[in-house]
Amino acid sequence: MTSVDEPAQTNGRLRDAARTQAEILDVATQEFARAGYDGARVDEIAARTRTTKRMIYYYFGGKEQLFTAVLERAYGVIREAEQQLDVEHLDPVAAIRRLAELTFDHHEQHPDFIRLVSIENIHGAEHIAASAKLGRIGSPALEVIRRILAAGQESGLFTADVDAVDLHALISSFCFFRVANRHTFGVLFGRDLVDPAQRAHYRTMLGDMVIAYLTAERAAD
Amino acid sequence: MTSVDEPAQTNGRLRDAARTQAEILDVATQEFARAGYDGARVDEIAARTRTTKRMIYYYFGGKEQLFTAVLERAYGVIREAEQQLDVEHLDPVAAIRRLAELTFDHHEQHPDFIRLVSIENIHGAEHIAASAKLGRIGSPALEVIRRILAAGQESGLFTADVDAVDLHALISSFCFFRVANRHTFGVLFGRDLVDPAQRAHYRTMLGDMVIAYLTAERAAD
DNA sequence: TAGCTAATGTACGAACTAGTACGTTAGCTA
DNA sequence: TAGCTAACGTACTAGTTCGTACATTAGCTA
Repeated sequence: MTSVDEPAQTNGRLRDAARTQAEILDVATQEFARAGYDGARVDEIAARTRTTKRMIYYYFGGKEQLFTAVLERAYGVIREAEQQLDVEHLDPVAAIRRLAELTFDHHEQHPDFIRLVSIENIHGAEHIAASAKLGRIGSPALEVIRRILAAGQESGLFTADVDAVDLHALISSFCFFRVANRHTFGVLFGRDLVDPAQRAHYRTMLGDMVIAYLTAERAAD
Repeated sequence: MTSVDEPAQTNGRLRDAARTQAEILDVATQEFARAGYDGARVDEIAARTRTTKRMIYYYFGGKEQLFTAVLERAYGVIREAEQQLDVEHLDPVAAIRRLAELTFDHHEQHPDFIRLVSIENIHGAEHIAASAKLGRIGSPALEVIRRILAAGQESGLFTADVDAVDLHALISSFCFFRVANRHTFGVLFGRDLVDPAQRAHYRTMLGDMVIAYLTAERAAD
């Protein structure tokens, strides 16, 4: 982290539109994730930036658009990470397990993103619905799942008729819940789902669950 | 619904502390679930009640305590419903499937509760942590799971060493995710997880997943 | 039925908060 | 290097929002 006291010089320039915007987005991401949309304070975001509130309105237009920009960038980061997925050289069972593990790691490493998604759902997903960048964007992981499932079904390892979107939802559910509901679950059940000592346990549990589901004998519909 | 125009007479009395408090809690539950803690407006809650804002402060003390009271009542309703669980007359496999299905139904039927839990997690579960009624309260469903698991493991139907709290988390994950993230998931993947036409499909999927996990051959740790 | 208190209503204030009007300057370009 | 404009800062406002001081009364009880 760079000190905030010294003049705004990171690139040797005092004025740098790109840097200012990025810095606003960084701080806004933290603030929205911390307090929710309505709990977040524009003044607080500005104060924790090397620029002023004026610039937030200059570059983003308002609180609502700033939140949308934060979501767009957050989803962009996730997309990029998912595009690095490299599991298709493995056999289908190992590939799915690996993909589930990477999804697990990924959720754990981005709690702010999880919080933003929770917050956006409280608001009916109105921001991403209105965003040109985010409407029906899908997920790169989904394509990977689709291909692995096809291979697994082809080879007879997986029982037929498991849909890629459904499997994605199933894997995401556990990863998301563990991080998103960590606090209430911890208070109610006295167990921290994100306890590092339990990490390997839950990671294995997720993989076991997914593989068991995909490879179980299933009665015909 | 009773009309709000007529004088506040539901029990033949104009003044009824219990009724006034219950009405405030009803409306507050809706308002907090709708807009989140910070998005909720005390004036709005008062306006949609047959009483005034003064009464909210008279009975609950403030917005924060009102939210805590809303959570306490919401968790109470859930507890009561879970105490009605009657699945232990079934064999372990059928019992767990039935329990998963009831959990599924239950989440679907209480979207406001799901939203309140999401909101409380955004705020680090500080309200339920401070509540005398809710600290480490657990869940009646957990005891049921514990007993079914024991029976299933005893009879050899279930592979050993699945913890009740973990299984509860696994089942809840999917049920919770489906309702809580309905909006963002719908926009991103073009699929409504709470679409009534898909209900039976997802309900079965959850049961299949849980049973597959519990009955799969598992390598020793 | 007199009197008391829990229950209720009205009106207001202090603090906060998103957003803006207006003025200034860094640094590129001709 | 003169001038122009994107980038930036200051100071303020209008509206909102939680909370409360003060006044009133329903309805129980002695």
